[in-house]
Amino acid sequence: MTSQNKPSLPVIKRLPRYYRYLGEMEKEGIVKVSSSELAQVMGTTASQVRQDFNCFGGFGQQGIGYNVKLLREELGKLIFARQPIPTILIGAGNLGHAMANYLVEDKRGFELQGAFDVKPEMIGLTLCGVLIRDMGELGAFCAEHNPRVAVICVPRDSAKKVARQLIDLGIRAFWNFSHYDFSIDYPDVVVENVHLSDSLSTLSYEVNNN
Amino acid sequence: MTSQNKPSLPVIKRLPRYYRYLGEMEKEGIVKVSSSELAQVMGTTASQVRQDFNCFGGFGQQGIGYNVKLLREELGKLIFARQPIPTILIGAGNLGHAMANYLVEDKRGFELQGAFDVKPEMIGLTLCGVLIRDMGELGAFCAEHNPRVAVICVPRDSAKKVARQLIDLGIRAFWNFSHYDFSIDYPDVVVENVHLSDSLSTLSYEVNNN
DNA sequence: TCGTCACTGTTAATGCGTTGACAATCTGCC
DNA sequence: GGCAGATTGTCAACGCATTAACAGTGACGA
Repeated sequence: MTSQNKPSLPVIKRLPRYYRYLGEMEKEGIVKVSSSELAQVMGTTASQVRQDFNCFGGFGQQGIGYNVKLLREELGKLIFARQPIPTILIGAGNLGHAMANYLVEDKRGFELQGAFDVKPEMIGLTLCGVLIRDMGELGAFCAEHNPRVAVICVPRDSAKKVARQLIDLGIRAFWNFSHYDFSIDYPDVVVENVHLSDSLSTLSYEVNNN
Repeated sequence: MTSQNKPSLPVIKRLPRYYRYLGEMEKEGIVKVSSSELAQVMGTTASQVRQDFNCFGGFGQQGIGYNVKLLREELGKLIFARQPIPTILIGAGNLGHAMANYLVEDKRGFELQGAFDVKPEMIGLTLCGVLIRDMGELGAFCAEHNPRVAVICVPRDSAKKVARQLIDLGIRAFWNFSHYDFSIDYPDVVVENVHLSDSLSTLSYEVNNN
């Protein structure tokens, strides 16, 4: 029950996976789980599982294990805010469409408020239930709706300019698919980077060297 | 010039970024770069840069630095095969469409041969220049074209079955967007995982705890 | 030709995440 | 009520990645 030191990034990155596996277990009607059972599905050690949960104060019962439902609830409280985070999408191309799907699926985490693009032929269409607006309307929209997260699905060249604009409008968290590195200009913003082309290159390397 | 021990995963994951930044430098006409300059754009230390390149034998000249063009070529040789890797896409939904774009953009690394889906309304359409085929044709197609990489853009439930099928057809490398964990059933295949929903959850956590 | 400067290659030190070990604690049975 | 078995919480040991330090080497100028 004692709370520990701040969780490190590797721990945080594992939380969603714990949450996911616990969800599956709950669906299967499993009530109780031990650290070693969790370790097995996670592909790690029981020690790490216990260490991880201990960062947040330890949700288990000695001699017994962890209650699946309770543990999942606790992790959910850590991961999700009370209300879904109001979010906008910048760049409604193919990638933007796909990512909008992930956003609206994640009902507890995020709420897609609007989408923006520069291409005239996109404006006015809807995307996962929200209107695609012209980038020119971004300022007014943010003033009215106060989004807290922006998803960046624009090419690299426009990314820097768009980033500046969004920061100026008060957004401090980004799901970033561009190659623009936020941390250089804005060290304090929260950024989750997904570099798909780098991921592909890594795969290419591994295929070549195996 | 001496070749060193095998590069670790963190090193490999940095290679695409080096390659990318060197490409930008080359485009700007920069001829020579030092480890400390590279460290700055990479957001790391000069020591790490030199250490990284040393895994592969050190591409620099003592007293001088690194030749941008040469270094990029050497990294290119490490990352890419002589011929683009023949690749198929499984699941031609929104995500599949977006990822097909990344594939065909990466001309040196991959060559998209075909796409497959189960939905009848998708069959016969084209995607980045290739035909979308019925999953039933997968076996015959692989026998004829011998793809070496598969991109998995199907829902989790189908992922396990599809994985089995592809493994049986001789494919040993995957760009995996599903939550199915290849490493459990097939420890020896090459898998580059991209877990977008986990990435979103991580972002949610960070927004909540900052 | 020699010395200085710049910068890499390489080895050593540091730090952090993972793994191992053990004490503490709960359940259930005798 | 006490003991055996199971399992967590926690502290220590280990290993690996990052960082630091320094020797080695080439270019350039006096």
